[in-house]
Amino acid sequence: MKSAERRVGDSDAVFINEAPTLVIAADSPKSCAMNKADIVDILEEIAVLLELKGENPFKIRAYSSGARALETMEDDLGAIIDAGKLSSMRGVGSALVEKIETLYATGELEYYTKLRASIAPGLIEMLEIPGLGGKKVKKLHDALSVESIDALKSACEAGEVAALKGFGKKSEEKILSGIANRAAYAKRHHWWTARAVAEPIVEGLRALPQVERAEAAGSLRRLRETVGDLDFIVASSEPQPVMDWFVGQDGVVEVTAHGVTKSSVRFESGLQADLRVVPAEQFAFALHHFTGSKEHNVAMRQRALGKGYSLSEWGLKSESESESKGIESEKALFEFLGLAEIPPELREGLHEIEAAEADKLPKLIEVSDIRGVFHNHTTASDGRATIEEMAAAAEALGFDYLGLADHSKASYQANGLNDERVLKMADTIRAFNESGESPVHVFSGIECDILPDGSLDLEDATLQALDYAVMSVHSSFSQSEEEMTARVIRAIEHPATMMLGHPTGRILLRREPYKIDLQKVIDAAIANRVIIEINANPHRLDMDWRLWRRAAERGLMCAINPDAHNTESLEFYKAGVNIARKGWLEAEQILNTRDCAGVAKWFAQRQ
DNA sequence: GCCGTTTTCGGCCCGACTGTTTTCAGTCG
Repeated sequence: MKSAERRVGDSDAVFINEAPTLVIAADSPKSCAMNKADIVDILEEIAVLLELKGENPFKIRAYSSGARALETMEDDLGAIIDAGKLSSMRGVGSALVEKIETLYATGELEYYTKLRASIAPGLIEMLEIPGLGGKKVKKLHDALSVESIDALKSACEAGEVAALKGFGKKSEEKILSGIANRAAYAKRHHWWTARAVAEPIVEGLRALPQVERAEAAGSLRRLRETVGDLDFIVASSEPQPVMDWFVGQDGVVEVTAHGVTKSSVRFESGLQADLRVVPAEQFAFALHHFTGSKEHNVAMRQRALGKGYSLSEWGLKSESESESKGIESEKALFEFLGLAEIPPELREGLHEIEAAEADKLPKLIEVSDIRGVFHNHTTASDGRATIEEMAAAAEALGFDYLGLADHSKASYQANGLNDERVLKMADTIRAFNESGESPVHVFSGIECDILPDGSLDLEDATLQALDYAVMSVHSSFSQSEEEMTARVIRAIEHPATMMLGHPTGRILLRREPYKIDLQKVIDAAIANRVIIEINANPHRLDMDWRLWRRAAERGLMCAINPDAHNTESLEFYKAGVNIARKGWLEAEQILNTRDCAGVAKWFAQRQ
């Protein structure tokens, strides 16, 4: 159990920082000084701080499990507190009730403040070094008085750590390399690049004669926009050669574990990969467990318990039996629990189990549903390929049509087009279509800048001469939330606006979203029949999947837009399909699933 | 710190792996 900080290294928690600015509904009509998520973080941090203090491990666990109980609670926290029902929650006793209620009402907690002040922040940072947990950090602090990573590094270099009881030369070396690689190890990786590493590994595993089944699990399988590390699950009765192959792969720079059932390696990029080999009869359980998410697994275990079974990565056992139920596949596992099979990308603990129980899971969009894509660039602005080359690439992908939307003039750095050039480009595209040289129909569009005041970068007459227009923000990112929201809504209300491009401007792992009230933006888009794109560039994936389910239910239309600047990146539309799937979207909610005539009709009539 | 109820202290999830041990502690998931 580690802290909120530590959780950043865990599989998924980091997304807390990467999600767009959301308007979080107050937990209660009553005064709420701190919301549930922040309280959960504090309880988890208390657990780590206690660990560093050398407290009773069970007390530490009590804070962790209290945090987890709160996190997975579905009811409104304020309502539970008002009803005096907090103490009836499993894992929350009188001490935690008092602390949670104090935090909720005042946003402060003296116990926490004092605890935090009593521990050097450097000690918490040390927990990020692989192999160091609370006990070892405490020992290092007690014995060597180190209070920072720099001091720890010096102590290692002086050989003081190896001399400590319980540590040795190898521990010292491991700490030093952990410090050296800390930044790379902490890093998450875009799904697209992680998949490129994972695919050949899965293929390599499957090609081994000892391997019966092999799958990638974890956040990669759940199609998260970024991935912490790779998890592979293999079914085999002869694990050793599989392990040996895994740790001996090309590109492995470090083997951090090499056991009979589990091995871990690290690649040059810092990406870590774990392999677990299990007997065939455990495969479905292990695959399900290590696919996660944690929240999904918690809910699944609860459901199993309700039916008298305990579910784990090892199997599904009733209290009376010592043997696990024989379950061949995840599908069979879900069926046994009375559920329709839940696709991995929906396993986020967002009520997918209730939907599966009621047989109301969505019929998710498939890559093969996509007939074409919008919002792509050519050499007219900052793209690398011509109209002809882009159309040929679209044809190779099996598309019926292609939307080209180069930048407008305010994007000076991107060689944006002024009105005259836009109209000329539209003529060129018309001539291209009429030439009959490509079976792919090209729609002429524009990615028009939304200027800081919400006006558009091109003349109305210019916009009207095109098939469609995508409006995007490319400047003045630091406006206040009110300004940015008003700016984008003004653009949405313009009659020429057909689509809104990358609505938060985020660059995953690099740039935070700009401040904007997306709920208001979504409302305006629905009211004005404006499509919001899923910008399918693997570094953007914007609008975020967390917002799509509810927005689409309310009538928001989606377009999957690769924002391709060369022929290869047209393929990004597949990453966009992933995000649409994570957002519970079905084919009819996505413009790209329509045929050419259907798209033309939408552009003309918005229906 | 939580839980149970053989109602008030004694147990609390666990398996794999590593490194430092010589039978185990700490970390990780």
